Amino acid sequence: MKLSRQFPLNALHVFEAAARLKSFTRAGEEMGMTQTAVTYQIKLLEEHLGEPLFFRRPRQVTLTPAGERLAPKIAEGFSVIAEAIGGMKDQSESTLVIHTTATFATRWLAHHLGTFQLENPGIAVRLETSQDMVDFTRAEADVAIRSGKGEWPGLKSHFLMKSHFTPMLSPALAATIGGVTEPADILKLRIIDAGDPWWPMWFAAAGMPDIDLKARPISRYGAQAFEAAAAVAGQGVAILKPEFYTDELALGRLIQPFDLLASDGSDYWFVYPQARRNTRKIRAFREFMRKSMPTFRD
Amino acid sequence: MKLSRQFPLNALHVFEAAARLKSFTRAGEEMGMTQTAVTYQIKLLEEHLGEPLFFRRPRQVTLTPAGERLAPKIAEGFSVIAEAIGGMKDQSESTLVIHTTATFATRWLAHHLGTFQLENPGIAVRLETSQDMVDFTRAEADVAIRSGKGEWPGLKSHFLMKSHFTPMLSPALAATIGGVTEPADILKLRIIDAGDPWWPMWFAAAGMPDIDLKARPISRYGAQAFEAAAAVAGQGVAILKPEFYTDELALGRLIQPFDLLASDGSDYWFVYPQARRNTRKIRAFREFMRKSMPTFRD
DNA sequence: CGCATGGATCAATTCTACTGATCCATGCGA
DNA sequence: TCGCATGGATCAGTAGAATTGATCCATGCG
Repeated sequence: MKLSRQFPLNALHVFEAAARLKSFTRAGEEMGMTQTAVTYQIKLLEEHLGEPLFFRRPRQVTLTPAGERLAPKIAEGFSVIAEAIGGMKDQSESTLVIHTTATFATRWLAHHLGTFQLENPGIAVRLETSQDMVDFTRAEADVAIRSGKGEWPGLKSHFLMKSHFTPMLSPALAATIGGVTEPADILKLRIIDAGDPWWPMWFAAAGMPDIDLKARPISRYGAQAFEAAAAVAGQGVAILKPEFYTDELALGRLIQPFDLLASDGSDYWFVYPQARRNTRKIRAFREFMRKSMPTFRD
Repeated sequence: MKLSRQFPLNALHVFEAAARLKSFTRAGEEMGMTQTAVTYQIKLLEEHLGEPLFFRRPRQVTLTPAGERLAPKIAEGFSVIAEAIGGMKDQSESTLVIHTTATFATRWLAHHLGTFQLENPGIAVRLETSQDMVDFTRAEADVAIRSGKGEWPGLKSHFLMKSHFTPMLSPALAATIGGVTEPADILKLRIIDAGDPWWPMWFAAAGMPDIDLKARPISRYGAQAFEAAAAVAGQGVAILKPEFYTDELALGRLIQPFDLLASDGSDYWFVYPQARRNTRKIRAFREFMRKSMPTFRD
């Protein structure tokens, strides 16, 4: 047995209520519609079944034998469906999947996520890191934190912070050349990942637009976090986002020789599908981000 | 857990098909709609749940974990509902409730119903008799056979036969006055149910409009069939519908002294609710009536 | 490389579902 | 017994949901 496409399921739903309450008016109230609408839906259903489901008596309706037989099974069917949907909602509320870059994950989320989990014990967090912008229509992701222009169709994005950068190195390395006091000093040292596009941008901002690092040996680390680790180890100068390394600066493991910050025009954004903005877990995470990130914008 | 009124049940139904077939296009075919419509419905459902159910991959869709969890339960729910409806249809197809008068039941249906039952072994027949026209909205009735004008709102009616009548009596009673050869002879005999409104109509048709039987003792039999039985027993003259008594005439238990038939303007009709015209049992009974009643009209 | 496949998008259209007003029959209380 | 309250039916009018057809797009496959 298979229900045809045309089958008036909504009418069936109305019938379930009417049969239970033995009243079109009260069924209408429960379903948030008028008595007229209930009358219409029930008639529609009867038409489809070719069989009356209620006897119309003045001031009351009573189920026909057919309706009597049908009602409990329909109620059961809807309850199965309602349970399934309820269950799914519970489940899906319970795990938040965050997509972001390895760098943001290690340098910021790792420090703050503990707070979110304390405040939301019911929500498990899964962190997925990759270099590319996640496609919400293809991957299992609830929210993402990415750099970009903040304009993605179908997605709601909140500005988090500027994505600016500046050279950083270990104090020991700086000492080997008697300290780094002007941009040109950098060129005396090994550049970690000389192929990083941030370098020419920063030198241009520093008034040296013609610096070409291409000649230098290029080793790609692939992620800022790894470059930073190499810099801490004194292996060279890295170009980093200082907000991510406040602790290394405080500990004196890295120094930031210049105040000058350059930017490639893209910023950090917190994004999620517009349509899911009101799910509990996304709402909770948004509030957490709002609190934890001083430069958060709606 | 209760489904809200706004819940898109039809979308859920579409989802069931799409999840099973893993294709919007094929789901559309199965449901008799276009792929576009499926896309719309699925999106609607996802919007409602605040959660994607399919990953959109080029050339195919696959269920998200949430969709994966949901699909089987939804399928089960719909199957419960479909079973219920299927079961009800079977049941309801299996009993035909006929409302009619005692007379029509005994004098015509009793003789023909056997044929119907032989031809439709799956359909049980229940016969309900009463004097009043059945109200299909209040009583458990599938079809009715009644006299009237053939115009009832919401009901389909088929003409069955004229409701004309003529005096009938037993040959023995006729012999007591040397035979009944002209209308006035009737008055020499006892009139069964002299209050029957058919008498003055018949006398009027016979050119004797002023006959008043009111003075005679009136005993109401309430149903033609009982009057006929009294007539067979020689208790008097009854005014009857000859079509109902062809066998009594053939057996010589009753005679019809005059060809003259009078009518009160109402005829016999076969009626049922317009909306149920295509249910199997009603269709079957209609065909039976068409065959069995030479004057049947659509 | 070019085509076939399956889904997304968009604008236009159809038609369902619903409402508000009104009517009707009846049960109930005064 | 009358009048009113209650609950459903009917009807016309309407907002907006559902659907379609045309078109676009990405990709897997020969």
